[in-house]
Amino acid sequence: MKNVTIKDVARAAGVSYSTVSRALTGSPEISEDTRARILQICKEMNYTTNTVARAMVMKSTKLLGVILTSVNNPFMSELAYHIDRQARSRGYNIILCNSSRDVEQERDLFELMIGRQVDGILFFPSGAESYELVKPYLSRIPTIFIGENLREAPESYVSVDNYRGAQIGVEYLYRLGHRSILYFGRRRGSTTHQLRAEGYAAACERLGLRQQYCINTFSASSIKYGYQLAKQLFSQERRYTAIFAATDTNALGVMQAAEEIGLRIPKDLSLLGFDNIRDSGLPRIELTTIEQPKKMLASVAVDTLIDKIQDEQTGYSHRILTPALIERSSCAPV
Amino acid sequence: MKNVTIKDVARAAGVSYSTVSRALTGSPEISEDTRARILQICKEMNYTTNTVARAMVMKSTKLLGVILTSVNNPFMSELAYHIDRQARSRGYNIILCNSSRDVEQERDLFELMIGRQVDGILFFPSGAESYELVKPYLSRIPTIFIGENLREAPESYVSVDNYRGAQIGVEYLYRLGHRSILYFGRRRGSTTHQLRAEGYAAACERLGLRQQYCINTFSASSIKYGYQLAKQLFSQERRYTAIFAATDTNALGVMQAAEEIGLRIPKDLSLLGFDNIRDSGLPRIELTTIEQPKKMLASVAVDTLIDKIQDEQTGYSHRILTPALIERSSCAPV
DNA sequence: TTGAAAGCGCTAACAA
DNA sequence: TTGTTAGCGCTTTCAA
Repeated sequence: MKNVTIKDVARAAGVSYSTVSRALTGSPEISEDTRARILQICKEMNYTTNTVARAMVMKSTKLLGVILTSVNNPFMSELAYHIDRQARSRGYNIILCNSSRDVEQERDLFELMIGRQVDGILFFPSGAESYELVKPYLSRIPTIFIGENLREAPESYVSVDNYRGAQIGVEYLYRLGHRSILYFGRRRGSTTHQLRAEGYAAACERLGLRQQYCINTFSASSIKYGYQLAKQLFSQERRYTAIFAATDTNALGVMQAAEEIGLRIPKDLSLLGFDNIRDSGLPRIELTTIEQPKKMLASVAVDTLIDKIQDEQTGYSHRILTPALIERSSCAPV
Repeated sequence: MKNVTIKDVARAAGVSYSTVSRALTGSPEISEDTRARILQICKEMNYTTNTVARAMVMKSTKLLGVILTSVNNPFMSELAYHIDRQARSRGYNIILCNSSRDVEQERDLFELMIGRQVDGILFFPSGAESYELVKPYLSRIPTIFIGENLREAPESYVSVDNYRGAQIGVEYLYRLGHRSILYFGRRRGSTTHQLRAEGYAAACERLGLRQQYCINTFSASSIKYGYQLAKQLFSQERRYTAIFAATDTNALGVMQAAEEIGLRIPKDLSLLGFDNIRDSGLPRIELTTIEQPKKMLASVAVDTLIDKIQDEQTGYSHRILTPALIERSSCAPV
């Protein structure tokens, strides 16, 4: 299983091995004849450039580290897919790791990625506290935060305008005639959630709506937690005609709980999500939601990171994409 | 952003750099004092071993190449998650690439992975023809096929017993009283599909059931294609009380089409899937299905691959896992 | 127990 | 246009 090296090719071609290197790297200081001849021999011998050795001297692996909480999450798997596509089209590959929402692991993974000499890191932090933990590494490796808004932190990130997205949601429900909208699943420790809640609050204020919250006391958003929360919520008197869920997974939990007690969506209650994960578009679910443009998020993140790597920029950039309303059938006029 | 090297540490410690290497690799030929002292200095200087350089001399990158058709597919994203976890627990990381069901890309990706000197490849082929295309590479790099059954090919793979799974499904529907079961979404060019269809046929034969098929003429299985197929199917007379879909995504398409024409599942029609992707467990969907044990599939695949790498085995192994019925609420007694 | 030196496969500066 | 050589950061053999 030993691979053919540049030396083997040189020997076969009867040239020095630097000449082979020149043929391979597209250097101009070589005659077209020899280049063609050498390339031909490479093909015959099944030569494949050893990227590891090249990385060693070029001081660039053309590898991007991607740290997610979990690809086994419809939002991030979509992100991961587009990150790979975009990175590959730019000549990079990705090393993918899941932090499983464990900040200790996030730190370890930064260490690991640095050891692996990745050219840069795309980091989807599990929460607001992640930033402090990985801070020491940010001066050692170009890093782009993705998904999570770091507010005023002097680090590059790309995220969605969560504040604006929440406003769009409230305005939409308002137009449908809803005057009593409950915000469901607000969670501590996540700037994303914080901004969405603020957007909801601001819109309510402007529209003269009373604010109502159902706080998520769990450490993450998931269907299960959303369901448990909703179960409890539905055991109390309802003073709202619509629920605006902080995430689609929360909304799915609400849907499940509603199902159980025979509460019909959207007839008895309108339900609006946030994220537009693929589950939301499924038949029977058809959740109306605020979309995070995942493909765009991915490609902007990759491009920003590669720019940062190549320009060796020292500054930072905040790229905030605008979310859009996706109308399906979980919201109805009052 | 220049990283601290072993030489920097050696200088700071006043030893030769081979001594530092010994301290780091856990070599026994070094005194405990110096080891402790050097490790301490490494920590102070934020030294991180350059894995690329190490890989160069060790001739092992501790990297596994993972080639999937698309992580943006609930089945594979779950697989990818568990592959990462298992690989990491064994000291490996993964380079993830999506082939987008393009056999040309599959070939390119093998080339790429070999160039990157990954220690082995986990390959989820897009179809039966993939095997022929990547065959030339199999002698150059340890490879495990995952998901797709290669039948009698002398290559290692891990998959689920699709034949048995289909039988389990038919038997279950039979027990529910169904005597007229349509097999939906059978597709050419995939051994997986072939085996499932064979299992269905065998079970029907044994139970004295008439076989009915709805063939998938598209190149892949998806909700959309399933929906289109079902639309057409439902425009004809129904001579079955249950549909056994070749994949959950197909079943979801059937569900959507049924929804549209007011056909109630499971009241008017029982629906059984195959795969148990996460969508199937969602509220309102609750699809009864045959589960592919994804976590097991992932860990067995990783373990088999690593064994193959470390033992430099020349043989091959076929690992076939048994699927299980997951009862939810899309099937009812006749 | 430690140091010196070779070498992994490649690129690039310098010489011819 | 081509060849020679140094060196990327590390592990490991051989010598001290």
